[in-house]
Amino acid sequence: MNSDNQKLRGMLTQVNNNYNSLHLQFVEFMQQQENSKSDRSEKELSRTKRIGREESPESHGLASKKVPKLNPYQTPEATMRKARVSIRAISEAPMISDGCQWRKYGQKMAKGNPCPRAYYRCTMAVGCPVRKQVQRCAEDKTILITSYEGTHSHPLPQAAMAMASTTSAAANMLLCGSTTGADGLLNTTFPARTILPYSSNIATISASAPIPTVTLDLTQPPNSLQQFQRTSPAQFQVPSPLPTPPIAQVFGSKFSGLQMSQDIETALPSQAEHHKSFTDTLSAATAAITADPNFTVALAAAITSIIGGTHPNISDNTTNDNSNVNASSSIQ
DNA sequence: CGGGTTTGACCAGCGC
DNA sequence: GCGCTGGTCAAACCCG
Repeated sequence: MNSDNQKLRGMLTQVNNNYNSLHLQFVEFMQQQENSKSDRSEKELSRTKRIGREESPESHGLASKKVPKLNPYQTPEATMRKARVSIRAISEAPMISDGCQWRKYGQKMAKGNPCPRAYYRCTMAVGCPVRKQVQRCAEDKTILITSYEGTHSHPLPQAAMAMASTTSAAANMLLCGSTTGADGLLNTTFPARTILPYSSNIATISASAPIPTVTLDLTQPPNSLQQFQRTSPAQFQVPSPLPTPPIAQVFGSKFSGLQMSQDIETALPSQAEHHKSFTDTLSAATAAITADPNFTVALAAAITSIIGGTHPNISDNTTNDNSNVNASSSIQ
């Protein structure tokens, strides 16, 4: 077990380091693309302007209508608002418990869905920009779809860390490539809807939506690898006859980055070398995980212990935090 | 009485 | 330009 833990930590550290490196390179790449574009989409500007208005702390609750104009690009929070993390989970409860305090501020009937969509604000701190939408799936009312926007501007309780880390990491993963807007590079470099490997279809990206969205589908059985292989045969596949272990959820967000890197690789060969080591590392890690059930169990136990403990130090970066491991179990 | 919920109104974006 | 839709506001209401 100790050796497994050491093996795990070493591997995750390496993966994380490579991911951070890749992330920086990817952001640089995106910034280059951004600079090459002479003008920004007018629609995107107007959309974010509206979001900026609503994001004012003064707009919280029953506060004054008077809202100062904010530059939507001046704060990380504002940028983060452009991404949405959607979680599909089977739940009979009207709202999944994610450890945060929410205040309902609206409800609307959405087109094509008999179930109303509820809007919530985080009330754990005044001015926290995080909002979420809760709606039941029209096809299967046992499925609760919860969408998160923004990042918390306050410390989170332990119970909320898993979900927050998941949404933050997923949003950040997505946003690191969305600076050009949903109609920009993403749609040309990446598939409009990318099914992520290693995740049992748990995580998907919809970059074609008005707001780029990461969907973490926790309603799928863990052995739906075949579906992935069918839907995206040309993409990197797990070389394992074993059903994808639940632990794959741990890497849902990180492996999304892998997906991006591989798409970049095809679209931009000059960048390929920069991502190759990361891909190789992940490939090795995945092979180990999927080929060795014992290691999978050890990995799950180790990460669970890390999350459950006080040292989520696999990564000290919140946005790259692997502590989203418990996100699925905590809300099921 | 304070805080949360409900619900109709309002606003902005988008498609036709 | 107009209507539809999504998202938010805020007064009224409810509850502990």
